Amino acid sequence: MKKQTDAAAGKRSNRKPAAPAQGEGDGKVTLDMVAQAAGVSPSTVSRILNGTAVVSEDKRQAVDQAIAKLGFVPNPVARGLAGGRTLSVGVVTQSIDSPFYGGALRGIEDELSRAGYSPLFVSGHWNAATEARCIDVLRSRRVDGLIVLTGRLSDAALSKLAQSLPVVVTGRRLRAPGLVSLDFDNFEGGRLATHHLLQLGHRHIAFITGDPRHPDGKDRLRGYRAALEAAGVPYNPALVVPGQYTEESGRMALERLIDSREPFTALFAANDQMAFGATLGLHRRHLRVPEDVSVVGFDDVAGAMYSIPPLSTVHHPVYELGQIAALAMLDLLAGEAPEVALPPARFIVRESTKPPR
Amino acid sequence: MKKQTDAAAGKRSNRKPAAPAQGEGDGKVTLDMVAQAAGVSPSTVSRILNGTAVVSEDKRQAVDQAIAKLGFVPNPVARGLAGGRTLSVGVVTQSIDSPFYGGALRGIEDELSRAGYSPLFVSGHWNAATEARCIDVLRSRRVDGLIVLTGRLSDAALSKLAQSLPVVVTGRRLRAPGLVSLDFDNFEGGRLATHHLLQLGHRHIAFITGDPRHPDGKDRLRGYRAALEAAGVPYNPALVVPGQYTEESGRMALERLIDSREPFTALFAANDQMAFGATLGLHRRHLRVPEDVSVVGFDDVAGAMYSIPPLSTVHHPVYELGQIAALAMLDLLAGEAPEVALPPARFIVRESTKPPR
DNA sequence: TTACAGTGTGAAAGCGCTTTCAAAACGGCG
DNA sequence: CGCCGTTTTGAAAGCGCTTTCACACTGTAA
Repeated sequence: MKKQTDAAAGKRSNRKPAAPAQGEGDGKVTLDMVAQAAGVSPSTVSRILNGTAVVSEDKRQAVDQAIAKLGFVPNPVARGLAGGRTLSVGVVTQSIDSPFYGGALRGIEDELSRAGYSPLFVSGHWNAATEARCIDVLRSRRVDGLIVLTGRLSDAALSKLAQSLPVVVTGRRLRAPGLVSLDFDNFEGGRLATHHLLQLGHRHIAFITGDPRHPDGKDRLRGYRAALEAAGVPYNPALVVPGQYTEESGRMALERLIDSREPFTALFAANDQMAFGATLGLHRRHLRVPEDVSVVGFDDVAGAMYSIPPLSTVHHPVYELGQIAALAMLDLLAGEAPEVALPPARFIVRESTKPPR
Repeated sequence: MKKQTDAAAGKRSNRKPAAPAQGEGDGKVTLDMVAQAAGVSPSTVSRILNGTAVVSEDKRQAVDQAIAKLGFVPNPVARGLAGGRTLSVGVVTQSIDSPFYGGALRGIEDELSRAGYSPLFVSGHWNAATEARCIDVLRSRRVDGLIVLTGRLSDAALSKLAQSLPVVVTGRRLRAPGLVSLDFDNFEGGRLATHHLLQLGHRHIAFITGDPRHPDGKDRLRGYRAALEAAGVPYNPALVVPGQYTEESGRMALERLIDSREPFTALFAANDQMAFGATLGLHRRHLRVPEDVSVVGFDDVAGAMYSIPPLSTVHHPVYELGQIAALAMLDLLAGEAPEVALPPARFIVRESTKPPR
């Protein structure tokens, strides 16, 4: 039905692009109509719209009025074709419904749309090939820039990409022209969390790592070791078990830990989701948090505050991170060198930790 | 036909940099170049790309080869301008990082991208005006269709919208040309949850409602009442307290409930988030779930399975809902009448419920 | 007065594709 | 063998906007 309408309209207006009738702009108002209504040329209207050149005051007013009267809205598609700019930026995330990245997406959307840009979200599903394909799609859609949230793509691939369009990447530290990278201080976060446990008096602190391919996780582990070392507590590899950032992997890691009979009074999971899984595992073994085992997580996802007990964790300012990434992109797009400063890592004490018995 | 072509083209473009491309291969290949390389006119190439007309076998092959060799990828922006179709569909959600809608977005993205379409997500923030503005943005970006996830827009506005482009809307029941609505059976879900509690022997079942402006919540409440009635248990308004779908509102509702001194042995929250909040409230009052109070939620969000205790809840198949919405949109776009069938409501028994003491 | 930088402006040429429209090629038939 | 109804194909006209280019005009220096 849409097609019929279009076709009919098309046929009718085919030969006569210049309609003298000024009334009625059913959302189909074009720049040319504005120009005609204002008695100027389309170029002038375009110039006013984009601020590309100085225009005399009277024409500017005439055009502004015509725009207001006709309710003209520039067509971004045509703009994209003609000018090469689409006012859209591609955002590569891993999973659009991740409790963790969700906040970042919101931050990005908020800042971008404030500036008139639209985000184009795609999910890479933690897979370099999928990610590459997504990026192809985004490029074919002529996005003006690319924000990559902790992908699996190699640094080299990203740097190469940055040669053809501005790129902002999170979760890694990387220097390249046209590219800005934002990395949260995972090391410090890991240190802080461990330090908190240490300070409460814990000496046997287990650690559930994240996916080893994930650089974040390594830094968190380094932070854990650094804190241990600073406190003079020997690092015990038997207390470090691998996880994969999912609740289930956290639960299983906990099982393994307990089955190993290696004693521990506290547990640090490399992210909140695993902390939840581990807490459930503890619950099943009739171990109480924090009475029997203290638990800390990492990220401070939305649910952390309402888990039972509320989870002490490292606050990862994802929303702000999204905002900062978007702002940096906007700077890049404007040809300015963005200066980025991430909020520092902060540990949030809630109720999942207490001194060992 | 068309879809296959697109998909094939996409795959082909996966080629690696080391291409002996003459024309600087970097995605700057145009349809005209393909036409020239294949020795045919641009119109013919376009026709092959879109399956718009029959083309002789030899030309088709020549063109296919040229496309492969040059690594040509059609420019959706130009396509959008020229043909009116952008192969993108707008998705209006309320909050892109909602644990609940996230799954739906994923379902939509998966199905849409499988067909070569791209979703354009925007957040309405539970605000009709914002939503309307978002829709304007989407329309100006010339999306081919619109998927609206439970918005605040009036039915009338939606119906009007559907006159100019295909619309799929969830969370309400609405009949209009060019519009398909998908509604999960919230009534049945509410009934099921209540029935479960009733069957365990509970007779004093509190209910925390959702935002009253939200139709879902009303249906869930109706289900609750229907189940009560069927069991011959009188409806007690004092046991029904308002919430707003957030954890915090659930916690506060629980406080109010307890302060009212109206006795209850079970609690049904209109969504999981409020159930989590209420559970925390119970925890703070030293009431155990499920020993002292049974709790059930609604939605079965990702965290429900790993909460303490794992939450018994009504499974809301959001991912499937997203898929179905996308598929319906694809049908609409193809000019076919979609037939939609949502999976039925299902109650998931986990560990937050048991018979009253 | 002629000459010469500036300005503000309009005409026109695209951007890469779709879609008429009409001409060309093909068959079939009398 | 010519005529006519069918396909197949190419030329060309846009889609709505940006941007180059050159043309008025100023105003000022010579």
